[in-house]
Amino acid sequence: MQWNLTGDRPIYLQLCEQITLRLVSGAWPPGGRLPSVRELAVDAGVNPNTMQRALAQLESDGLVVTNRTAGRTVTEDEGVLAHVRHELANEKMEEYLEGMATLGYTAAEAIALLQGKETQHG
Amino acid sequence: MQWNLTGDRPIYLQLCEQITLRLVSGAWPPGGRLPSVRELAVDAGVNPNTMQRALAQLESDGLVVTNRTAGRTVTEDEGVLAHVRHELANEKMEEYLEGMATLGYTAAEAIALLQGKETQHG
Amino acid sequence: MQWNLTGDRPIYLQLCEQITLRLVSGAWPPGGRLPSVRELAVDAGVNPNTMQRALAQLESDGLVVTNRTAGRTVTEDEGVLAHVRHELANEKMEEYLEGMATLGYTAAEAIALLQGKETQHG
Amino acid sequence: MQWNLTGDRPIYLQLCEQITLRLVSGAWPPGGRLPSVRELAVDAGVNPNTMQRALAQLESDGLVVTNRTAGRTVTEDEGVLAHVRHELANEKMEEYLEGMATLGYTAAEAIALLQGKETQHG
DNA sequence: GTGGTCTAGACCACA
DNA sequence: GTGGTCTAGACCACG
Repeated sequence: MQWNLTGDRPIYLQLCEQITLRLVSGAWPPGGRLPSVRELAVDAGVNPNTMQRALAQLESDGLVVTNRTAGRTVTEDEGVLAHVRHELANEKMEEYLEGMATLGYTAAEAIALLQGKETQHG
Repeated sequence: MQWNLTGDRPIYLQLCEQITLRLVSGAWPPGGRLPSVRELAVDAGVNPNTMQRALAQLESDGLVVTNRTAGRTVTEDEGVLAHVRHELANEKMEEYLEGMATLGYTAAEAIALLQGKETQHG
Repeated sequence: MQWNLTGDRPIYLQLCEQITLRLVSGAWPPGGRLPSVRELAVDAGVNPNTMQRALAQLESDGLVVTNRTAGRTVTEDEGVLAHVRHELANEKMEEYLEGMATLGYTAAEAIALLQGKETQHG
Repeated sequence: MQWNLTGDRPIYLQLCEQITLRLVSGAWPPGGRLPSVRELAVDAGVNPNTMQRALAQLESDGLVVTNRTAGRTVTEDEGVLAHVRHELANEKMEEYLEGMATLGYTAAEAIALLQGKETQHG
């Protein structure tokens, strides 16, 4: 697993984001077992407490569930996963449209350019 | 003028990017006079040398031309401006498609979502 | 190392030219390590920033490559070196023919004179 | 007449060189009358004393002769003119060969390149 | 006034 | 130690 951690923002937030990506994209399937905090921490090269904090955040988001004795699993509630996925997608769309707007493109143009690019590759 | 400068990358590069945005989006029109190095430096809150470096870069990019003692002007070659604008737009498109891909969306889906968002607003 | 610096042109440009000469003539061999910016600056009797500027220019010309913490090396791309060498040689040829032309010599005469001089020495 | 005068060397020397060029290249023909010092000085935009000094130098070189009452004329001794012309040509040849030598070319190569350039244009 | 150059000295990231 | 960046302040040529 790839961990891209930079020192300019809280580590646990970056862990949250990157784990979330795996969850909502299905890389870690719904209902599946997560590696232990210790394993994840070693893998990411961070303190277990930091990883713990990230997972606690994800649990409060409803993306993972903690089973007292059986470790953590990805939520089976695919609605939550889909919701978060849509939220992230919306953020990216907004970001894209805003960026293109500063370049002087209307939303319609920004979309048309993507279509042109797509048909060009297809 | 808005200057967003962060300490995590060379300031002169950030100045380059933000000035480039104004140029290619037409906020500073082709052939128009630019503020002097000293004015821009004061406005951005940086050392005149740093601003000078940014402008020297833009000149080597062909976006601005310097007239020894008469200040700098935006290039009148709208082809260069358009070319850079398209390059920046392409970067944003790639970034968007890549980001959506990590969320598990195909390019076609990423485009369709934008269209849905657009019709929803329209 | 010989440094001929005059005050009538930007020092950094003169540094560029003189370093370029060493590079394309093979005095500093392809792939070889360059002295550090600070060493070169002391040697040439200029400010490190000025030498840095010259080397940055040479890097953008593709003649040298910088390895973040391991100093700079001459490019291993002998094609670039040869190309620049040919460019400089062409400049000198043009300059020679022009100078002889102002003296009233045709290009053919200017060449013949060189041949005479050569056989005279040989 | 074109006068290229820079402030980095004595003016009278630069005048000497540029007048010499006209003389040996035949632009001002042997035996011909020279403009008056005053005219030349105005034309070149220099003090008449400076022009006077230049002409005195040329006279001592034997390139011009002063006729007490009839102004100055170019020498009729074409041998002197030819000699100076050859000297200047030799200087340019030396300069060329030296320049090419610093680029790593032998004299033979330097000559061959000129021949190649010439046939290419012919 | 304009842009351009140079110096001096500081700080940073990297390894 | 390396290269890279930034600041501060000075001087120059040009018009």
